[in-house]
Amino acid sequence: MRLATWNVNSLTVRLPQVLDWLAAQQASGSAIDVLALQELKLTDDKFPFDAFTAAGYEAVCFGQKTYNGVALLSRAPLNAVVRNIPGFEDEMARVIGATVNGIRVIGAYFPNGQEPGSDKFAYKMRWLQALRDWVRGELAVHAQLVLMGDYNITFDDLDVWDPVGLKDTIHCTQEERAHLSALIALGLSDAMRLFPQPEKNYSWWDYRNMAFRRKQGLRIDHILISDALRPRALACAVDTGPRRNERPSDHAPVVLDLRSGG
DNA sequence: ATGCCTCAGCTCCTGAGA
Repeated sequence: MRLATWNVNSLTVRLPQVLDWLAAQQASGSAIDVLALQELKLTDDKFPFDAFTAAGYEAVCFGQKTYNGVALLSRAPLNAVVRNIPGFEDEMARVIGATVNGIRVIGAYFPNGQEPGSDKFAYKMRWLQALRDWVRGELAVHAQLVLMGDYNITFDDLDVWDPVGLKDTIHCTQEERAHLSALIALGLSDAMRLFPQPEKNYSWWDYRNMAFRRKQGLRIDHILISDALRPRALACAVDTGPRRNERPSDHAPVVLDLRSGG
């Protein structure tokens, strides 16, 4: 079973690239079974259900105008769908969860936070606390759980192209990383770090300054898996292919391979 | 450089992203 997450930065612009990527994966013999999308930047009435159905995917979405917006695509049925963090009042569409083949899958677009000390940073901290409290309960009910998406947080300096220059800046602060560690402490593992790391293993590159070509990126898109799923993890990698497209998203997809069965 | 791209939209500038 293959699961992936991709911040597409406007599904309107990127839909052809998503369809091409899914088709290419399938043609190579390793189709994506579940794909979490972030930053749809469209309302639910504009979501391209038909295109995904034609590609063999069931979809659930949670969109909004202009900003945010998340979706899950799956080749198998999606059950018990949840939108945003229950009990946490939020005007932004950032979370969508569903159960697929007995696995609780949560796709999330974590707040950016803009700058330490800002109102948006304070919101990010509140949101992270609420997410953790909710995921703790989900784990108690669903031993097999995947939490994936655009976290907008780096784990450590290995995830940062210039750890000295970017020290304590957004995505790299102690406060954000403490929240990420606390999520891990619930009984989750960063799937990427279960395997040997390629050099400069990033998932996002600024559009400016030819950052992708210069390998100036951050690893901020993550797939966390519960302890019960850990023995099934076979591989986890960033696919930088779509970042080489014309008009690419600034993020590349991250893919997890799980051994089949339970 | 309070800059550099890219995207959406009450679109020819602004806000937000990261």
